[in-house]
Amino acid sequence: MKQSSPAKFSVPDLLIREREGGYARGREGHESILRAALHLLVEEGYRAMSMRRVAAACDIKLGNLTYYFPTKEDLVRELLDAVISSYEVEFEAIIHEEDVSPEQRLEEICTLILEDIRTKKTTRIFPELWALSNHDPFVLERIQELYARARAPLNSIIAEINPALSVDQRETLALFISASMEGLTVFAGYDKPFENRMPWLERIAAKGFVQLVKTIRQSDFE
Amino acid sequence: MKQSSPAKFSVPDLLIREREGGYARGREGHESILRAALHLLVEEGYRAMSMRRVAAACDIKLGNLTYYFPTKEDLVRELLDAVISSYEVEFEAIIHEEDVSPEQRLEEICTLILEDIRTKKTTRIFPELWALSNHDPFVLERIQELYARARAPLNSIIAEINPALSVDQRETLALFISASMEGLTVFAGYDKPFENRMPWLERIAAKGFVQLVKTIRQSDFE
DNA sequence: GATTAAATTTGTCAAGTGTCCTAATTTTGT
DNA sequence: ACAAAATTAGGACACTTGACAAATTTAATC
Repeated sequence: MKQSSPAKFSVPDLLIREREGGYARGREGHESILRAALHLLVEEGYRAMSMRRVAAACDIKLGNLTYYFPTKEDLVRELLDAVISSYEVEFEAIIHEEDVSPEQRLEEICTLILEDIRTKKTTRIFPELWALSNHDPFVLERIQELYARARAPLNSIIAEINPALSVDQRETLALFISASMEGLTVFAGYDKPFENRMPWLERIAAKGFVQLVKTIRQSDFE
Repeated sequence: MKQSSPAKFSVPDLLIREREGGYARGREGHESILRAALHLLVEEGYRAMSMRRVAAACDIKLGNLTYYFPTKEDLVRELLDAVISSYEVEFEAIIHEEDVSPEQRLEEICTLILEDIRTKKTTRIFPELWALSNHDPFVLERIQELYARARAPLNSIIAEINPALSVDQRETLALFISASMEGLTVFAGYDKPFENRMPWLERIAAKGFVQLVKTIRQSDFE
C-alpha cells in the first residue's frame, strides 16, 4: 500500500508540491535536495541534516543550495510539508474502501498503520518530529494536523460501532487508539528490540481496540 | 508520588550516584552541572545542551566543565543514568503495594504512569531520548532497559489476572500496554493539545487494558 | 605552615554552522 | 541570435561547537 515503488530503495517517499515558474532542471534540483535532506534525516538524524551535508549529498555547492532554500528554516518547512503530505495520501486510500463491517475496517486501519510504523522512514522520522515539536510551535502544529487527519477515519468508524458516544467521547477514543499505536514506534519499529513481535502486537491492538470501542459506555467517562 | 519536593520547581529530579573521592565542593559542582544540563534539555531541547551553555547555566567556565566531564559523551551518559535512575525508584514504589485486586493494581499503575507523562520533565525528555536512540546504540540500550523495568510490574499483574497466557504472550501484552501509554506523551503530555483530555484517557486506558488482559486468549495470538 | 590533591581559570585549536554576496554560466522564450 | 531569467560556483563572514593544555587558585592533611 505505502511502498508504491520498491525499486528506488533508500530513496524514501516524498510528496513535493509543484512549483509555479522555473525550468525543468530547477524542479529536479529542488526535488533532489528534499530527497537528500530526508535521506540524511532518516539515516543520521536531524543533527546531520546541515546545509553543507545536504548540498554534498545531492552533489551541489553550498551556494547553490542557498539559492533554492535561502534559509534552513525554508528547507525544514518544505521537507516537513512533503513528508506529511506523503502520509496524507495514505489516509485518503483508507477512507475510500469497500463496504465491510466497521469492526473489520478498524482492524484494517490498525494493521495498515502498524505496518507503516515498522518502516525505517516512519520509525526514524517521527521521534525526531516529536522531539522538535516540543520546542518548535510550527512543527507541533503541522504534526498535530497530520494526526488529526489520521484520526478522522477512526472517528467515523467508532461512530458506526458505538453510536451512543458523544462527539467528544468518540474523539478521545480515536485519540487513544491512534496514540497507542504511535507509542509502539519506539519499541517495535524498524530495528527496535521488539520488531519481531509486531505481528502479535497487531493482533492484540486489533482485538483490544474493537472490544474497547464496542463495550465502552457513557459511564466509563466518569 | 514523583514530585517529592514541590518547593524546588524548575529543578527536576535527578538521582546522582555518589562519587568516590573529591571534596564537598566538587560533589556540589558535579551535581549542579547535571542539574543545569537537565534543565537545558527540558527547557530548550538537546540541541541547546552544549558544553558552553551548560557551563554558563551553572556559572562556571568551560574549562572547568571539561574537568568534570572531559567529553560531552561523558556528560550525556551520566545525565542519562541519573534521569533513568530517578524513574526506577518510582517503579520500586509501585511493586511494594498493598494487597488489592490485580485489576485494581493495574489501574493504579496506569494512572501513575499517565500522570507522570503529563509532567514537563517526562514530556520533554522522552521524545528527545527516543530520537537519540535511533542513532545512538547506548541510548537505545539504556532506555530499553528502563522500559523493561517498567514492564516488570505489569507482567506479574497480567500473570495474576490471566494465568493461561504463556510467558511470551504476557510480555507482549505488557509491552503493548506500556507502549500505548507512552504514545500519549505526544498528544496529552505537558503543553500538548489534548493535555486536558488526560482524565478521560486515563479512564479509557484503565478500562481497556483490564478488559484486554482479562479476555484475551491463546487463540488471539494467531 | 608546608605539602599534596582538587578545583578553577584562561587561552587556544581545528572544525563545523547558517547566512550572505558577487560573478560566471547555463537555459529558456522570443 | 539575443536578451532575460534561472541556475551554478566560489568565497567570505561571524559565530558556535567539542576538545585540549597549560597556569592559577582553593581546600584538606600531615
